[in-house]
Amino acid sequence: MLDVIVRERRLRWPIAAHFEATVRGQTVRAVERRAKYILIRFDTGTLILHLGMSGSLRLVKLDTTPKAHDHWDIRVDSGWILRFHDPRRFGSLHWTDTDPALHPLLAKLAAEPLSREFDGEYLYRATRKRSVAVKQFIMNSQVVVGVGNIYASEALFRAHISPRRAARRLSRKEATALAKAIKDVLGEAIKIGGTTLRDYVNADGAPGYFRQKLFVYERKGEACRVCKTAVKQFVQGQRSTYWCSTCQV
DNA sequence: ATGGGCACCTGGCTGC
DNA sequence: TGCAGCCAGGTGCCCA
Repeated sequence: MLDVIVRERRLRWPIAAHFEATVRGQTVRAVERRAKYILIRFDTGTLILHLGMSGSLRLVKLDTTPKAHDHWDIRVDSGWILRFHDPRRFGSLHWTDTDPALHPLLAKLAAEPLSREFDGEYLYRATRKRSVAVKQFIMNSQVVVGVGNIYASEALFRAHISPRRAARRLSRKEATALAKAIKDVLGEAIKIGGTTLRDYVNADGAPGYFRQKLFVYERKGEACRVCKTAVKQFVQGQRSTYWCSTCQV
């Protein structure tokens, strides 16, 4: 890496003052992921980044003029710039010189949804004694990571479970169906590039096509694809929840 | 320990 | 056409 340029330090957490000096001149050794955090490993530490709701990373040519909301650049030896763009500034950038798994943002994260560890039995065990609504429960990163607002509604639809059900009211069979639904929904969505609701595009400029596969999300008032009942919407924890009152109990 | 609510931002869409 | 109001793909933190 040749250089680091920060134009806007006010992301979700301010970028540390010594950040550029710490990272400048180092060599990228590996790129990994944990939950929705991207980990870029260098010789003396790891960069932890999150894209928030509106962030994106692009490789641009060296002389590309920065646009509004292009908050930082990492200039690499190959002559390209890794550029972070984030209109809402919900993204973040951290540096750690110890094991990133121990970083406060990562230390308490639960299982990866697509891992073998996350299965029906794991979810069933986790739901015991939890009175919170199951939709909020599966969006809790201390239960399972990676389940955002769209996929929470979709997974519950596929598992035929009402989003309002108390987590502890799930049977072992339902927990198993829900764990499978979470894996299926995320796996399928990833395969076709995610869900483009408005303007999201991937690094090549292509939208995600999972929107066409949504059963309930943003379909309020439209006919359920299974039973034709009008899809309902309400708010849980300040987030919109969509569901079919006929298919989900 | 758990659950609920708030916070951080800008931009795009809706409806008057 | 202009503009106010509302809503949004996330998630950590504070408080009861």
